[in-house]
Amino acid sequence: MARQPQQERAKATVEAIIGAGIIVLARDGSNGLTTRKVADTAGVSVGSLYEYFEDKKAIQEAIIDSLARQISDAIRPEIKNIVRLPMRDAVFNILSLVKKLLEKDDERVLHCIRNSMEHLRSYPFKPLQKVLSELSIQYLMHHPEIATIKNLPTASYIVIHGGMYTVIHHMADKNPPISFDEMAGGLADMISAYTEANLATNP
Amino acid sequence: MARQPQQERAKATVEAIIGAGIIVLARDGSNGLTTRKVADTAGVSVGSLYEYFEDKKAIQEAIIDSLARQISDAIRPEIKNIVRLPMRDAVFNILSLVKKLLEKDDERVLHCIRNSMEHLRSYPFKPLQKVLSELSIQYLMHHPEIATIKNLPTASYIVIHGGMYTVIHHMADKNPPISFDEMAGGLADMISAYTEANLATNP
DNA sequence: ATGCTTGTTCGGATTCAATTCGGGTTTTGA
DNA sequence: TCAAAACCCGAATTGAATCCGAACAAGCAT
Repeated sequence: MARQPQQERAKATVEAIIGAGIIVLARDGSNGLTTRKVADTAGVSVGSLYEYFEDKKAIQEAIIDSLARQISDAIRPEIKNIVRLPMRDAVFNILSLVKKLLEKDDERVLHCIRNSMEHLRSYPFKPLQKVLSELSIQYLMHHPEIATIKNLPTASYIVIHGGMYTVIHHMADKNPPISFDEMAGGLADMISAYTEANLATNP
Repeated sequence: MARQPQQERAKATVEAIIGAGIIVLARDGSNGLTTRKVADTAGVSVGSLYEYFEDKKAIQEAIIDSLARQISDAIRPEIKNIVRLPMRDAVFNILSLVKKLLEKDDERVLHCIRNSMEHLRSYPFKPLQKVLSELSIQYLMHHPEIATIKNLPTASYIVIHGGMYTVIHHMADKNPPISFDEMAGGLADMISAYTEANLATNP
C-alpha cells in the first residue's frame, strides 16, 4: 500500500529504485522500462518496488519528478542573475540554461524525456512550474513597469505553458525543422514583442 | 500482418473498430482501452483486430488520426472566411471553432483527447497540422505583407506548436486558472503583437 | 543481552491483457 | 462451379504487472 520509507535503509532503497529507473528509461526507452529490469538494476527484488510505489505508473512519475527537480534545482540559483536582464535576454538565457542541463550527463535527462513523452499522464513538471513562478515574481520585483500589462495572469499562463511545451516538443523531436537557438530566439522575440506592445499603450 | 481491407465488409470492420475505440477511450480512458473491450464494442473478435492493425498502438494511432481528421475536416471549409480576417481575429476565430468542435457529441472528442494526452504529445497530429499549413498559405496570399516577417518558419513553428499545446493543455485541465476565451484572446494578442512588431521595422 | 514488535525484503504464485495460431466461413474471379 | 483469397473467430500462449506470505533486520523495552 505504498508505505513511506522510515528507516535509512528504506530511503536508500527508494533512491536506488528511482536512480535505476532513470538509467533503464534512458537506455531502453519507456517500453523497455519493466519492473524486473528496474528491480535488478537497483539491486532489490521486484516485490520491494511495491512497498513504496502503488504501481509502475507511480515509479514513472517519481522518475520524471526527480528529473524535473534536478532541472529546477539547477535553475534556482541562476534566478538572481536572470532577473537583471531585459525580457528578451532573460527568456533566451533561461532556455539556454535548460538546454545545457538536458545535455549534460551524456544527455541522460534528454533521453529520459524523449523516451517517456508518450506515457506521461499528468502534467509532469510541477517543480519546473514552481521555479518559473518564483522567477516571474522576482522578475516582476526588478521590473515593476511590466505589472501594468493587461491580463498578466493570462499572459504568463500562455508563456509558461506554450513555451514549455514548445521546448519539450522540440527537444523530443529527433530532427526538428528549426534549430534550438532559432526556437529560443523566436520565443524570446515573441514574448518581448508582446510585453513591449502592451507597455507602449501605457500613457 | 496488418493487411489492407479490400471488401466492403472488411472496411466496415475497420470502421467499427476505430469507432469502438473512440467510444471506449472516451469512456474508460487510455488505461481502460483493452483489445477485448474494443473488439466487444465493435462486435468483432479480438483476432480480427490483428487482421488490420499491427498492434494496439496502431489502433490508438488510428483513433487519434480519426479524431484529428474530424477536426481538420471541420476547419477546412472555414478557411475561406478566416483568411479575410485580421490576424488577431483569425487566431481567435480558429480557436473558437476548435472549441466548438471539441464540445459537440457530448464532448466525446474532448474526453478522448484528455484521456490520451500522452499519445497526443508524441503523435504528430498530421491532419491538423496539414490543414493549418493550408490555412497559413491561404492567409499569406491574402496578406502578402506578412511574408516580410523575419524568420517566418521559426515563427510559425512556435505559433503552431506552442498554440496547439497550450490549447490542448488548457482543455485537459479540469479547472484551469483562466477561461478558454481569456486564453484564446491572449494567444491571439501575442501572435498579432509579434506580427506587427516585425512588420513595423519594415521601411 | 533477550525477547517482542514493527519495518523491510524477497521471489515465487497469480492475474490480466496483448498477441498468435489453426481452422472455419464468405467472397471473388476465372 | 470451384479453387484461391479474403475474412473472421476465439481458445491458447506469452510475458509483464501485481500480490502475498514467509524470512530477515532494526528499534525498543525490560
